Amino acid sequence: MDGDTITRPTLSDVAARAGCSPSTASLAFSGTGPVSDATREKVLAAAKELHYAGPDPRARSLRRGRSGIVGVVIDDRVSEAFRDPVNIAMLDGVSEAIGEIDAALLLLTAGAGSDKPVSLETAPLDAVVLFGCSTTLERSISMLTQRGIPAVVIEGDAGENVPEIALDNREATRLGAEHLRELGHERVGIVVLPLAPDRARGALTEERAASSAVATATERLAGARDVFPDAAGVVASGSYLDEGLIAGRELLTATPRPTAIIAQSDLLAAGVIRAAEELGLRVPEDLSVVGFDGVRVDGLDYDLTTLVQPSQAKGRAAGEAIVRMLAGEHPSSVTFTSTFHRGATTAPPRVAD
Amino acid sequence: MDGDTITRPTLSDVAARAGCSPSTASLAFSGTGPVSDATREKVLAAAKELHYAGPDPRARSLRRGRSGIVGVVIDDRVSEAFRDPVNIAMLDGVSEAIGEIDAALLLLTAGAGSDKPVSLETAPLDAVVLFGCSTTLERSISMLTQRGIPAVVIEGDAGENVPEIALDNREATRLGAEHLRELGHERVGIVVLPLAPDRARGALTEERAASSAVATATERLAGARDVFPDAAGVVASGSYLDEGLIAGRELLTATPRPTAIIAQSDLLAAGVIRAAEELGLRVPEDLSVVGFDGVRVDGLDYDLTTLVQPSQAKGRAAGEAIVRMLAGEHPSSVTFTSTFHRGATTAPPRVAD
DNA sequence: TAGTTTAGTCGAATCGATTCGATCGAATCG
DNA sequence: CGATTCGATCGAATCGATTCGACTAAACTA
Repeated sequence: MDGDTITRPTLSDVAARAGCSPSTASLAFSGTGPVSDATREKVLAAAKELHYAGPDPRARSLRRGRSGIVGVVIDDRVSEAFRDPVNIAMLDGVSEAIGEIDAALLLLTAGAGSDKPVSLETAPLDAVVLFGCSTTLERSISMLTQRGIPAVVIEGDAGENVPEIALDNREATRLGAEHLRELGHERVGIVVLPLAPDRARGALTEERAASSAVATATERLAGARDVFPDAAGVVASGSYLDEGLIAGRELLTATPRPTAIIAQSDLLAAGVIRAAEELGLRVPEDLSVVGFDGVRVDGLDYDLTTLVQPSQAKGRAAGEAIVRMLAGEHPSSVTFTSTFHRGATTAPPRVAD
Repeated sequence: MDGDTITRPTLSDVAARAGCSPSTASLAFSGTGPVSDATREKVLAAAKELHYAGPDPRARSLRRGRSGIVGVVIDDRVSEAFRDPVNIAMLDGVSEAIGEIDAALLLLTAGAGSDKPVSLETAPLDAVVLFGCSTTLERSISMLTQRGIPAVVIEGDAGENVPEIALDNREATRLGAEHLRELGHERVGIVVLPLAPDRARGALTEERAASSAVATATERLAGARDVFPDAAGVVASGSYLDEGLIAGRELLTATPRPTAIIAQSDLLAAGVIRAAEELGLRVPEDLSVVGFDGVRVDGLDYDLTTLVQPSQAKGRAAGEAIVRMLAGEHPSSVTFTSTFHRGATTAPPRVAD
């Protein structure tokens, strides 16, 4: 009404109108320091009249040295990363933990395509959570430490001073594999998560296994190989049901056919089961399937035998580590353990095959 | 090595070491303005020696008036909002569009719990996308306009100058309903998306329908009622398969049983189909089901008859609107249209029922 | 050769708030 | 009553970069 100027009012404007100095106005707004009730009200009234919406976050964050923003780096595009409930749960955990210091999450993609995650350099970040980003990880971390921005890595090879939120991938998978061996299985197939950022699909060769850049997949593979050293494997191009279907078809049409399949995620396992159904195989009578993650796969009728990992807790732990780092502490790495869930998708192999 | 001081180097430090003024150093870094190659190299060398990682985003954004951050407001917690692929697709669209101006996404939750979305006030945002946030919407928008931060609303009642990305919810649902009527259906049930931020589950009463705060649900409901004015309805507490299952059970155990169900989302539809299977009903012979969204529901064996909406495009459009607003333009609202997909979950009702 | 352009550099103001130390009046205390 | 606190307020420095106008020297035009 009273002359909308193009420029927004500043705290000084408010102070001028309230008849006090900017410093006092600042104190009145932030609640820090002693300010008389009369003055505070005058300032607030002036602010209302001028349609002043509170201090500019940019200026405030420059002065305070904090922006209240925590970055989350994923190396897919958004739609890919969030197809897996595990990632969503982790993100949720992070969000919850850092919400306690009123921070918000900045979603950053460090796609294989873009050479540098431009935003990592240019965003006003207080801290960063790296979601097991394979290749770009090293570069990202060195940049962050140079900037003095604390970082936490979830399942990835972190550097010296970077706390890591880890999972007992190898031991857990071994547990699942041993379960299969105890049931009597000998011919086992493995559906492997992507081993390289290019997400190439295809049979698992020694060469590919050796040059893997993704810790999670490698560790789970090692766990399976601990029990079944020469199990055949197929690498999927992502943790999706469709990929499990493709991989399952491939493994199940080989001769001799495996009697059990270890999938590195529940979504992959669900796909494998679908493939088995397609081929007229019954689960678990004709084929045992073990998954990983312990997520509810919508639409899967089976109670999946799997390794339940605490995804949300992992995210939460990452968030809490960040909160503590911002408070000046030096949290140490944490390793979470998965628990074996004996579902209805594993059984002894058929005697006469 | 050479004395790690606690404070990070600033551009002035670099300039001092390079033997030039801060202004020149700034030019050398940003690439703006004429700088001799010799000077540029000196500056870059000095930066490297001092482990200077580039200008501080906080200071830069204060001066430039831009932070490169676009907020996305969802009114659930992260894990809820991203269970529906539609939301993920939209987010992906936004992310893609604003990626072109090298902006990143800040995830903000305006949960029903927190009185004020604290981050909306305190985050350095250039613009905001509001994901059809029911109640908090008005307050959020007024706060943003006061701040001078441009906003775009996806499926929600935006204010005067706020562009809206809309969908033909009513017309599309009517199309689906008419399809059912043409097949001969008369007793139709509706599974309704949450009508209020409290996400209360239960039978659809006129009262609840009238006091709805969520545009999408209301519009789709109206479309169904255009064709079947007195169809029974059940309100779900979210767009999840489980909720569809619960709602489906309720609708399908009523007498007389409906011969068709219109679900307001594909996930709900999948749940309804599951409920039908539980009750020994065949789809589409005993029950026709129409969904909405056109997402692939993992694990659903049916080719769902549904209304396919361009989720990703909607997000993209929102992102593009933001880009244009940041460029000083005034993009107008856009309404997207859904296309009817005749799948295999609808058929004429059984003659003798 | 005088006059004009131009590339390169610099100084200083600016973005908008926060914060430390100083100040001043009033109230308290010995 | 003089000295000491304490509460309220203000001034000025600061956060770290960007940017505009000014200035210098070299190159070019007539």
